[in-house]
Amino acid sequence: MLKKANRLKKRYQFNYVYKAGEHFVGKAMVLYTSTSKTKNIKVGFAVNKKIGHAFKRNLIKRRLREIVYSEIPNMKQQYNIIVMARENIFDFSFSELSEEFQKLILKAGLLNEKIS
RNA sequence: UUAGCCAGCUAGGCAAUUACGCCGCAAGGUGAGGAAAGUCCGAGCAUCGCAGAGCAAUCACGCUUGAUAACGUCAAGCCAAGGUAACUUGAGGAAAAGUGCAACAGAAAGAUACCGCCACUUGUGGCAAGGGUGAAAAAGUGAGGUAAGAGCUCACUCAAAGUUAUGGUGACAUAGCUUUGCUGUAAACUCCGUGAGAUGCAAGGUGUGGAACAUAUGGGCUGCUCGUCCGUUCCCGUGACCGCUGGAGCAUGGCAGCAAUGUCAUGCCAAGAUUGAUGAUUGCCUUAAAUGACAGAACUCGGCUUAUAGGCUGACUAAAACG
RNA sequence: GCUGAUGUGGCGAAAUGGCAGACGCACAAGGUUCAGGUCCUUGUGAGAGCAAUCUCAUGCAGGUUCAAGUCCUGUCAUCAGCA
Repeated sequence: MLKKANRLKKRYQFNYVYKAGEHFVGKAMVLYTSTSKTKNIKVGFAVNKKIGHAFKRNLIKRRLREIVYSEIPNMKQQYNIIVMARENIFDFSFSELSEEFQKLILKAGLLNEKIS
């Protein structure tokens, strides 16, 4: 369930979410959301060059991906979301990032109603 | 022991759970580095029409011998500079083919005479020892010599060119003889020698969609000239598939070589993504300490350069102490 | 992945291999004015020093040269182009 079908890929898809959706700001990351026509949730990650060289950016993306995928079963489907890293994200540990992401999806109302 | 100098090794290991890429019908297998980095050199490969040639321009390199597919790389040497030494550093051909440049200071910057010295004499001749300037001032010391002086002469020394002998594959070294006393700069132009066609996988191929035009004052990858080719063309888009990983490959051992490296035997197959796969949690072992340095493949190799925690091993030098 | 350009006071910039920082903006002080603006004059890189003055400064590290912002090599940062 967490494979290519669940990813945002194209540049126009990213641009659509940035323009049409809402955003929620955290200490280490920013969450962009918009509703989607497809049944499954789609996730994209944005980590720009300010964070560091290739090694740091890849590590951040892997950790974010792990956090997001573990939460997907608890979340509403039919949404597109983008997780954008902020410049200071490298100072946070994995568990801190996980807590913050949970707060953000609660704030955005993306948690599945049955569970919440 | 202290200080130094050179070289090499390592970049934790084995598992469990869960998540992901690729291969596979499945079971299962497999999954980043010593620099993967910078893109600074050298190649493979591809295209420019599987037709190019000459000249020019431009760029790069520049001691010797060897290694290599090749190199601007490497090894062993030579020479120069630095260091007490181990050792380090060097784009290290030509300045006597030609041109340019050498600020300021200084009389004068490859050409001279301000002060000064000497002679006759009151402005002419001779001189370059002494003075000061400068990064650099006509080779240095001593003696002879002279009106005063000067490589003008002599002795020794220094430097350069030529030449002979010996040693070395060679760069070169040592010794002798002859001649000379010539500034520095080529990382200024230049000359000499050697080399380079251009563009880079966003190359390029297959497939697919769209548009324009009807044949030229067209197009064909630095310039010019010549030759030649194209109508199956040209332009734009998409990025599905191929290119895409078995290769100047890796490991172990023997042999040759001072070494770089070569060669033989045996065994092995080890990422292939395209919003881009390695994350998270835990246990045991090694250890002084265990996830903690620098850091992530994007067509593939050989180098160079730069970043790098902690630790280990070996050779050598100087000083001091002891034997 | 590939290709190219730039780096000098607080900012924008100039500088044949020869005293680095011309010039403009900005800032500070003084003058002019009842006051402000305009205008005029002077000054302003960093450190040490009472001062004279000395040392360090052209992204960084080396090299060539008597002498380097300038020439050469390496490196770092920033910016731009190629879909």
